[in-house]
Amino acid sequence: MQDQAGSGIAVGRGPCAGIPAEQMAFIRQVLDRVGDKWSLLVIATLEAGPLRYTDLQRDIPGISQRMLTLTLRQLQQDGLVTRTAYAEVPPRVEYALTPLSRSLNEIVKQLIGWAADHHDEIRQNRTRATTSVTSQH
Amino acid sequence: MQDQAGSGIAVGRGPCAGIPAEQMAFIRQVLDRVGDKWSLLVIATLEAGPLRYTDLQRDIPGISQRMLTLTLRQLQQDGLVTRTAYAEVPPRVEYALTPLSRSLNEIVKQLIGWAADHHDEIRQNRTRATTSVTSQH
DNA sequence: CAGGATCCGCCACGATACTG
DNA sequence: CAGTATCGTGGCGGATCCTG
Repeated sequence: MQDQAGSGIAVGRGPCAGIPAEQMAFIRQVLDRVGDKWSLLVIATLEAGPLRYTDLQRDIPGISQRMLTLTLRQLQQDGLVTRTAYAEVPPRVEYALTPLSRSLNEIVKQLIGWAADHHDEIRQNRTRATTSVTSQH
Repeated sequence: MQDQAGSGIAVGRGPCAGIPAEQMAFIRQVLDRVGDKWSLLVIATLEAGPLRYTDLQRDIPGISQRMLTLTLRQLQQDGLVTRTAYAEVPPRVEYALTPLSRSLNEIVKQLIGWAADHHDEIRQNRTRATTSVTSQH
């Protein structure tokens, strides 16, 4: 792995160097979940305990039925939430976290923490000039 | 804050309970950055050292000029990369990480690590039934 | 109560052509 | 070399109506 100083063409300097591009696709999927609008919010809402469909919709302001359903199915599919249906009238369905989603949530909370910590710093950066020019004549 | 047992309407159980919704918007921005297609990849690529525009385009397979430019401007705007232009012919511009982006990258690498760790687990979940039904008559 | 089905606007992203 | 400008597209997400 010591191709540092010009043995030839350093074909891939990037992080894609050793990654088999099969795993890359998976990384992307995870990142997409993290980036999408509701997944993390649903997980965070379920952190305190299991909830029913309607409760989730009430506790997550602004989510539509469509998005709640879609998000839950995704999470369920990945094993990030469990869906338990009770055969009653009226019907009752409860969603709950899994150990997997709890471990994910821990990481994400660090990310949230980072965001909170550097909130002001970033806002300041946005009002500042960011390009430095090295004049040379 | 002990509204647990029905003093009235538990207006917000969710994580949006105490968060002033101003900060919520900011959290979302950070999450969007993390979720978008190229930001993290650019940062990861710059981790080993400063790079020029063309180098980035070569080291990040599949990125278009448009997206590279846009991503760099976003990151630059937030203070996650620095842009240094050298007044030479031919022109030379170098992008580099900042302490801020390095700290972000540390968190993100944990996320990548999580993805790698639970890769198989999730793939298995996707082939399994996820809904449990509690029959009751 | 817990969703399914459908229509539609928006915007992230890609491809291409052009410029200082 | 390091971008900008413009056009076209897919799919994410919102709103609304309907069902078991």
